[in-house]
Amino acid sequence: MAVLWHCQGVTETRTVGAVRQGSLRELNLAVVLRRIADTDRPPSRAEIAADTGLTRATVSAVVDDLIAGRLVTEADPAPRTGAGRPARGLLLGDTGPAGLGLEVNVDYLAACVVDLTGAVRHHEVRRIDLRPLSPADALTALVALARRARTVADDAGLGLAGAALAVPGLVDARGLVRLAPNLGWRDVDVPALLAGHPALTDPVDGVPPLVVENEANLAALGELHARPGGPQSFLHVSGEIGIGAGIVLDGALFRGSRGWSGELGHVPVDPGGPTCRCGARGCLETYAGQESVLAAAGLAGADLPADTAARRLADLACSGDPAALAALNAAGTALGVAVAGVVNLLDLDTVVLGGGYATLAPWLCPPVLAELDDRVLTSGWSPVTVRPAALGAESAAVGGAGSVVRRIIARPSGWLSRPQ
Amino acid sequence: MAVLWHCQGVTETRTVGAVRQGSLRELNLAVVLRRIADTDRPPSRAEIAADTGLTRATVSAVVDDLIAGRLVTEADPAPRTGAGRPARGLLLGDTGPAGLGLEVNVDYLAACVVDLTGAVRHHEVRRIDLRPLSPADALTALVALARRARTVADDAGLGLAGAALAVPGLVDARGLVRLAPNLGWRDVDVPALLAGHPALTDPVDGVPPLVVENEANLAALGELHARPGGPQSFLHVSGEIGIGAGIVLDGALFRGSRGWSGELGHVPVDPGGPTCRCGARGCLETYAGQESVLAAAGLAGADLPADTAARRLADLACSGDPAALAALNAAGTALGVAVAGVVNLLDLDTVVLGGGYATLAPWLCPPVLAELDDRVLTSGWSPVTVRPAALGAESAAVGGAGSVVRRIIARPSGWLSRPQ
DNA sequence: CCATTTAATTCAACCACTGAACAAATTGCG
DNA sequence: CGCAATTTGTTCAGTGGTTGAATTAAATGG
Repeated sequence: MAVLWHCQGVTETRTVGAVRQGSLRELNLAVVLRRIADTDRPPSRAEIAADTGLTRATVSAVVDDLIAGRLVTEADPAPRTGAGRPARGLLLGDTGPAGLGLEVNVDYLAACVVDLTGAVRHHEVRRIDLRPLSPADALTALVALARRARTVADDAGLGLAGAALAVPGLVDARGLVRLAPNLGWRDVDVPALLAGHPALTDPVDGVPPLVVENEANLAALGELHARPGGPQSFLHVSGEIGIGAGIVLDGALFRGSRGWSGELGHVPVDPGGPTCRCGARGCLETYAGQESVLAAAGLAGADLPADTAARRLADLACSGDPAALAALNAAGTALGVAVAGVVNLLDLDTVVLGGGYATLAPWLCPPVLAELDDRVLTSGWSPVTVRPAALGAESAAVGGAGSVVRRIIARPSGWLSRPQ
Repeated sequence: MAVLWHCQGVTETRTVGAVRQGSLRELNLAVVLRRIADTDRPPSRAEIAADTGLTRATVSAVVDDLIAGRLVTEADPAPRTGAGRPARGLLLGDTGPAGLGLEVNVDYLAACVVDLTGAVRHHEVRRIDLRPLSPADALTALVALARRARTVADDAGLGLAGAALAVPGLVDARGLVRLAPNLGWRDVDVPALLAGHPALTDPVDGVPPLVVENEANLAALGELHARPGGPQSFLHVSGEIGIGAGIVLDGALFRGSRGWSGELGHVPVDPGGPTCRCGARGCLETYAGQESVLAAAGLAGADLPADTAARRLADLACSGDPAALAALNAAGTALGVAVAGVVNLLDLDTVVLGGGYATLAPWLCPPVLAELDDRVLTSGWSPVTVRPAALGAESAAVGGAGSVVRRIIARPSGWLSRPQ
């Protein structure tokens, strides 16, 4: 009897590169570690073998390597189940590698350390208006936070395996900040400016690569990180002074061909609308950007830090202020129009409101949902979920640190073969 | 000396599944075959070894397998270069597997056969108005084309390794056509209806899986296929009665979480615009869909087949007809607004106009480019290219057949281990 | 005609997985 | 309590496939 397949066969699976002898172990280390990471209940070696199709012998050997590298530990209490020798559960180690997350934003600096289990082991935010500072001075101030984070990691026996720096702007593949309008940065070579600071360049174990990335992108990863069992594909909208979006597909960040994806703020909402500071007319930012919403709510000219502005608006809306409510409704509608376009195009089923929008979600969600309901072609089959972000301002730093950790889980051989 | 890395380190590479002993050869077959496919000049074994990092011994062994499976042949004339034993160039075989591409559209059926080299070995289009036919009758008519295609493939010594069917509508993961408005189909179970037709179910070599896919998606793959050296990430817009888009990222189709990505026609262009048949207001389709453009050009009510309509409009525009020119300009502007949103979001650098838009590209490109120039934030750094599609109406069928072939190149072990 | 050069193959060694047998640790039943 | 049953984890010979060096093949050039 012939059988037809109707799987998603058009998108082929892609192999990475040449597969050498040792790649076999390298790949299986990743397979087993991912299996350990992707679960609540610590799996046994036998369970992993059954799930992955590897032999128990192979799994044992691989697990030995992972334990030796402190990526995995055995759970102390054996979970009592039935007959037979009790299984020894396997857990991600919390004394092995960790990721350093850094953030430079308009009115604060942040640093955090996330271990392999995803736990935030250290977190520091320093409120400071960065706009008057030069990029070099701003980064020097950041290095102080990074140094403290490293001390904490060292004391806890953690090895920093890498760092990710979030910047509110366009970052190219080499770490150059092409444009960060709200910081007043243009063509800032962050890696070069940081090169002199040993806290970021002379690591304990091997060389920690520093990745510079757009803040909205890392914030989206932070959301992924904060909800381990949550959806693996979603749009994360960061409502700050500008509006950025991080696109997460199958648990990975989508960066576009040059890493400049996610400029949701300049998606056209009404081609004949007001002129945006980008020069075009009717961009989403002119309707739902912080300035416009504040102005519509009667708070024009109040030069508030991003999070305070959202808080103020929320307070006004709570007290029933009509201008604030109308402003939020209009912003939500515009946001809904833009997001509807995205959802029609990318077929996502979850939208996360982050940054300042998280605070304002109670008032933004209804109009956004209403527009999605009207405008998304497939909303009849499966509705789109809109919800506030799980993390607040720390999202980008946590997401950055988490991305380092996720990279280790995806390719543990790099950590295991580090120059001890 | 410490070195900083600024690579795109946030998106981790993902391993597919467990790696067994035999997977090693399986993966290297793919690596070598892809290296052979991705080049103009036939590479030698030594060259492949140097490029991939594999040993010459391994490459030889792998190539032997590929030649035995007729996936690769040795080039007859040795390209004379310098001293030393001349290299034997390796080419994709043209007597091995092939892909069958099928298409059901509003006013035609199509079938084609593409071999491993990408050559279109057979192509047939049958003009027929499908709207009055039931889905079962339409598919029966299609099977006649499929059978002829199979005969041609058999006579040429090709083995059909799979088939892809393009349908102008939403297709779910199981091959169910949820909605094809212009065909009048709803919840049509294509695989079930085809199950009785041996031409598609009883293949020569093994079982050919049939993949059902949205027409715009396969048309986008057709463009990828028609330009081997071209960009690997682009947006392909299909202007038919509706407007669909196929998103190709890194040479692979992006299908969204349920395979319903690319509904560009219902991206909002002006939230207060005319009501669309989807119920929302101001969808792109109400500005740049075939009906609206024809109406604006003074051809309302002319119930023309899709390609004739575009031809008629192009003729009018050529002759300087002011209504037609104005209609095309307005459509191009609306298209530009919608596409600008996409480009801002996904950071693509190439937009391909396909379907009826290909014919109309001379008039559509200027307004589209103008909008992109104004509205794309990064257009200052790197401009967006807009160009007509390389293939015409055959695009989807060729793209479907090509996707089968690409899948074989991505995972040749499936073909090599077929039940001979 | 022979040294030189590059391509491809052969072959012993080796690495990592495989499968089966075995040891370990617990439950359950008589 | 003792023993069979059960499940986990390890050991070990066997094997597939890559590795690296040596060898053969096939050309150019002086």
